[in-house]
Amino acid sequence: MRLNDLDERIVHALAEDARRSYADIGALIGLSAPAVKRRVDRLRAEGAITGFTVRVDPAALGWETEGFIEIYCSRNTAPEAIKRGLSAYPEVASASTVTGEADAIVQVFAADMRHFEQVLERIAGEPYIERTKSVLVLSPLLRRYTSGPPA
Amino acid sequence: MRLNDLDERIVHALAEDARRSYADIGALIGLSAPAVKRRVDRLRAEGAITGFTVRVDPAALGWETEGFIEIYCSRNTAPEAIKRGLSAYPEVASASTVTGEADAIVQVFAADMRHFEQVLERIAGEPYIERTKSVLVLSPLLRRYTSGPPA
DNA sequence: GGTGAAAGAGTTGACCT
DNA sequence: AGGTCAACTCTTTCACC
Repeated sequence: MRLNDLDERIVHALAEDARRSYADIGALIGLSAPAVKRRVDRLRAEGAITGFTVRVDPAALGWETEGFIEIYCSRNTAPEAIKRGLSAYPEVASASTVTGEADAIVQVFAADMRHFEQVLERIAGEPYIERTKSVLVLSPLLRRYTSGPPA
Repeated sequence: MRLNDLDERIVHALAEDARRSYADIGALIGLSAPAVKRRVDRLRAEGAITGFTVRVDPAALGWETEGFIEIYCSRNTAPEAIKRGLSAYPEVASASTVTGEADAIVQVFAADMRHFEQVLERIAGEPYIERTKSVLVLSPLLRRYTSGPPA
């Protein structure tokens, strides 16, 4: 399925502010409010838009420390096992299996360094994980879309 | 600043579906609609909630290829310069400066491998970038909150 | 933090271009 | 496929308790 220019501009407008009214979006891109709604409904039905979510400031929520953990698994570890294992940690914001030396990259938010270290140790202790390598985020420069299911 | 339990539950409810009405959220957590609104307003004023955004399915939008690019900058490159440089690429979903060998980690969505390669080459060609190292995402396992400014 | 009413926005359907 | 209109519903918002 291919989106046309209007669809992309609607998604972009919603990415900036998902609470914009259809009339507002219509004014931005040159459509009427009902036309915008019809397209948004179609995008949701097709699965291009999977939902609406809130954008939070991790620091304001008390999550001051962010980092990426590369995990190296033992042989024959299924992606599903990694997913199940990591889902248990509320500190894990995202995780993906990747090419290269590491098996997966995990994004973690923790309250502070102590907390981050604890999470790292607990993750590193998972039975299917052989070793980890982590970097801390110094400053987030840019963040745009959110993707995927709420999981 | 510390959020109490009610605030956390409100943020959680909004993270699942940012279009829930205040009345719905109130029913979930045991408050009236205006009480929920007052808390959400306060959370926004305090900066804990920085906005609302849409959750998209990259594949449905035609962004089938995802990857992380570590960038290694020349000496004395300001984070602001990196941010300005990367903002120009619509393919860049997020970017953060990090500790460790690399200076920043950049998350990129591209239509396909060809496209990803082009983006990688163009980013690697930025004057302040010395070299890059990239990994491709095989499968996204988990994705939760969105954080930070729309930028 | 609750209540209730006024104002605004979203939704829906019919019909037209 | 989009525009317009109108009627309806729901949410938001504000003053007040």
